[in-house]
Amino acid sequence: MRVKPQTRAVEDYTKTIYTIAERGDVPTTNAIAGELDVRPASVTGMLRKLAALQLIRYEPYRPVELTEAGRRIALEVIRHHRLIETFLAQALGMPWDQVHEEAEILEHAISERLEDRIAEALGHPEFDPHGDPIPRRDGTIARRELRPLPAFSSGEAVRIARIRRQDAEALRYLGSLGLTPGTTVMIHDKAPLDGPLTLELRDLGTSIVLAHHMAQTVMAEHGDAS
Amino acid sequence: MRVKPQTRAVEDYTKTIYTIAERGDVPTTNAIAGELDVRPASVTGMLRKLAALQLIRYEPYRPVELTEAGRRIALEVIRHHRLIETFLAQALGMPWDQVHEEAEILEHAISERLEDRIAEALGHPEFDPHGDPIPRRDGTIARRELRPLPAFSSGEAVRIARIRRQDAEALRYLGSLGLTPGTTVMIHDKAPLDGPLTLELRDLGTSIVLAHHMAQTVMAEHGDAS
DNA sequence: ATTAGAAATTAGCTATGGCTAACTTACAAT
DNA sequence: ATTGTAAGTTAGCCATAGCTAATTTCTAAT
Ligand SMILES: [Mn+2]
Ligand SMILES: [Mn+2]
Ligand SMILES: [Mn+2]
Ligand SMILES: [Mn+2]
Repeated sequence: MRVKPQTRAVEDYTKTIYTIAERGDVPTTNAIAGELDVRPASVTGMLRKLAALQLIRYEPYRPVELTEAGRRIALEVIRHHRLIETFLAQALGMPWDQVHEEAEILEHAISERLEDRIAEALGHPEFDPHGDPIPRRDGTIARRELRPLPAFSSGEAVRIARIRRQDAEALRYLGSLGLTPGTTVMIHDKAPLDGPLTLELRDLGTSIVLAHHMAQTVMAEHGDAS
Repeated sequence: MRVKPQTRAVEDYTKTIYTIAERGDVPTTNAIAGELDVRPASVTGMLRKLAALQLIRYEPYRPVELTEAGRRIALEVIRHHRLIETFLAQALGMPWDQVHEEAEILEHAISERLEDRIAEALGHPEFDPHGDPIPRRDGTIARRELRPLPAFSSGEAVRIARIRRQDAEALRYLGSLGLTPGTTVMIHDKAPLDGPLTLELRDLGTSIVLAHHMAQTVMAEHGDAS
C-alpha cells in the first residue's frame, strides 16, 4: 500500500485533507490550518508542494482535492493511526482517551512490516476503539449508515458504533457514562429545543442524561445488530 | 527520567557517543560520523550545538565526553530502544534480526507513558533480545563480566549472554546456529592463529564451527549460571 | 456596480540539520 | 626541528517547514 517515502508533513497534510472532506467539511486553507494548528500562510506553502507532488489538485483561492495518489497516502497514514490505537488499547490496556495522542506520532514511525504484524496480532480489526473504520491494506474502507443519537426517536434502542471526537476530556466523560462502541442504549427522552437526552443503558439498567451537543458526537445504528 | 524535549538528532548523537564510549572506543568526530552515517563536517556542527546545550564537553580537535545531562538523555533513548526491541520480539514475535531497525525509529516516537506500559507488560526486563542491558528508569544499568567466546578455554561450558552485533545478516546467521542469549555451549576446540572455534550445543548435542571473528562478537559468561 | 471584510497568497524571515570544498591543526615519522 | 598526512573545522551551500507582515483576491451585502 505504500507508494514512496514521505515526510511527516506530507503525511499529516494529506491525512488532514482526507478527514476534513470525510466529515463533510470543505478542505480550505483555513480549515487545514485550524486542524493542524499552523498558520494559513504555512498551509499555502505546503499546498504548493503537495500539488507539485501530484498529491492534490490545487487552484489558488479554491478548496483542494486529493488525487488518487494523495488519497492512498492519506488512507495509509489513517490505517497506521487506527491500527496503533487499537493495538495500544487491546494489547497494552491503554485507555481510549490516551491512544489518539500516542498514535498521532507513531503513525509516522512504524514500518509496513510492523503494520502487518500488528494487524495480524489483532485479527485484522475493522474498527478502532472509537469505532472509526480502519482502512484495509488494499485501500478500501468499511462504510456504515450511522446517525447521531439525537437523530433517533424516543423509545428506540440503538447500538453505539462510533464517537466522533478525539479529545481526551470528552472521551473520558463518555467512557465514564458507559457510552462506548458496542453498547446498546434506549433513547428514553429527548428534551425539546436541542435539550439533553435521557438514555437507558441496556445492560446495567441505569439511566443517564446527556447534553445535546455531546449526543451529537455519538454515532449509532438501529437496534442491537452487530 | 526525561529532562526536556529533544530533537531526534540530539537523541541520536548522545546515544551514539554513549555507545562508542561504552564499547571501549574513543568518541571522535570521525567515529561519530561513521556510526551515524553522516559527514564529519556535519558532526562538528552538531558537537557545537550539543556543547551549547551542556550535553557534552567539547574542545575542538579532541574526543568528546557526555555530561551528566547528556548521559541521562543517552540512557533514556537506549532504554526506549531496547524495551521496544524486547517488546517487538516477545509480544509480536518479530525476529531478532528485524527489531533493531524498527526500534531505531520508534525510540524517538514513544512517550514516557507508553514506555512505562511496555516495561510493565514485559515484567520490567533487564535485557533485550540481543542480551544488551536495558537501562532502568532511574538511570542505572546492569553490569556483567562477559568475555567473548575466544577468551574461554577448550573444555569450558559457557552461557551465551550477549551478541555485540546488530546487522540483520549476522544475527540471522547466529540465530540459525542456535547461538542466542541463554544458550549454553561447550567450547570443544579452538584452532590456532585465530582459527575457527568448534562448539557443542548443550541442549541439542550438535556440533558447530564458528569463525574467530564471529565468535569474537558472542559474549558469554562461565558455566550455565542464570 | 461598488465595496468592505474575510480568506488566501506572497515576500521575506527563522531554525534545524544535512552537504561539499577549502582550510587548519595535531602528531608521528623522519 | 621539520614536515607529510590524517583528522577536524570552517565557510558557504541546500532543503524542509514553520513564522509574521504586507498584499491580493473573492464574495456577499449594499
Ligand atoms: Mn500526525
Ligand atoms: Mn480513533
Ligand atoms: Mn535513532
Ligand atoms: Mn539490542
